[in-house]
Amino acid sequence: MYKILNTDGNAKRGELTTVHGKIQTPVFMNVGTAAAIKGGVSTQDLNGIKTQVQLSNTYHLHLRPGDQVVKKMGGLQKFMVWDKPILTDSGGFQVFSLSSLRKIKEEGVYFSSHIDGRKIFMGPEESMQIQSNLASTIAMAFDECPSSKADEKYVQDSVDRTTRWLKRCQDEMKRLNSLEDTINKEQILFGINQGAIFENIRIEHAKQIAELDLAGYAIGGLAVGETHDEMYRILDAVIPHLPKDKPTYLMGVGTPANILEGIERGVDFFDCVYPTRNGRHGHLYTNQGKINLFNAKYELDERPIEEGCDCPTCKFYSRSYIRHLLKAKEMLGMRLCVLHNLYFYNTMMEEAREAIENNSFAKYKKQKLEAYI
RNA sequence: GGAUGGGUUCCCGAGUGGCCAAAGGGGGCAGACUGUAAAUCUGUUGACGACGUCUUCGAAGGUUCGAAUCCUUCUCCAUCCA
Repeated sequence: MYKILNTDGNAKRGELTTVHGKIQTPVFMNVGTAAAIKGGVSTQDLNGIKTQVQLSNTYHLHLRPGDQVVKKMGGLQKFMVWDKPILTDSGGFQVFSLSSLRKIKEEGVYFSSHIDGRKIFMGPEESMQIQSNLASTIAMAFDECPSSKADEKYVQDSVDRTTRWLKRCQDEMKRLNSLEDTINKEQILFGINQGAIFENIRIEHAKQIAELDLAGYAIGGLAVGETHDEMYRILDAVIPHLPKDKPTYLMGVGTPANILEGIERGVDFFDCVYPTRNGRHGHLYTNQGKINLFNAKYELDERPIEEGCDCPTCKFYSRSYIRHLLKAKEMLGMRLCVLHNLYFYNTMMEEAREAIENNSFAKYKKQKLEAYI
């Protein structure tokens, strides 16, 4: 299913074959948490900005519209009108990000819905059931993402539980994939390495989950408050202990610099809300660094966001016009910014793949990062 | 012509003797955001030779140790009556 096409140092140029098509890695997955890229971007738009994979969320879709609705509508792909791969996050991250609304137990997590406050329970089996109903291409294991500030004892206990949960996820997926009315019987599972910033816990956990023969291995719990150096140190420590013949996924990361550092260390998959959220907030990625279109200096700037950019936004519109749209809170402003940022990220991944093929990744990275230091 | 209410910092609007360069909102300016409770949140927004000084609350006078706040006149606006 996954094969490495070539390598350049530790950087890998890979290809993951799924029921919904091939994914060229390294890849940046475009985040559409609630089955839509925020900012008014449609699945039709994604075809014009080099999107390979969309990411949606178990927790959000379970609450609304409800995974049963999505199942009755034929699964996420049909629902969204998107025939390429979709990765669904397990809801585990919400245990962390909605920390004020939950209680963690061995069986799973008790949440309070952020929509109406009602109590909901989600454990490994529930998460797998929901993801099976959503019929995504890749399901993520249900994990706990401990805070980067949690103490070692807490992190060790949490990681041990996450390992037990992972085995339950694996069993449940096997069962679900064998059921008659399952939409995607070839759904695959990625496990998630945790351990905060404790190298010993991370490495031990990586070894344990490496034995489970999963379709892919994610590194979670990074970019949650620790420094970049700590994050890179953990990647250096963990990646050698993950299976070489499986794709690696660095969850929730990150800035262009974070991603290039990850690729250099052998990461295949990335996702991050930055290009979409920053786009909505008027922060645009360019090869000269990030710019904030709200700044007064762009009021009369006739240039596109980035000169020479082939994205649907830069082909037509000036910084001045987009700034006006953003300030006037016109929907089009956010949409144009999100399209540009996703195009920037997706193009960067394309360039990175080419660079690895040409054995020039180090040079590419250095040149790309000059604007982001 | 008469009656009443009102004119506050870029805008709206609170404030009725000192704690007022003046609440709050908007707008402006800037910052944050890493598996999205995020079209959100934070800071700042009179002028300087800046822990101090100076100029501001329609205008001009006055009362007071002290006025955006009290008094007088003027002026403008709104509504109502002729």
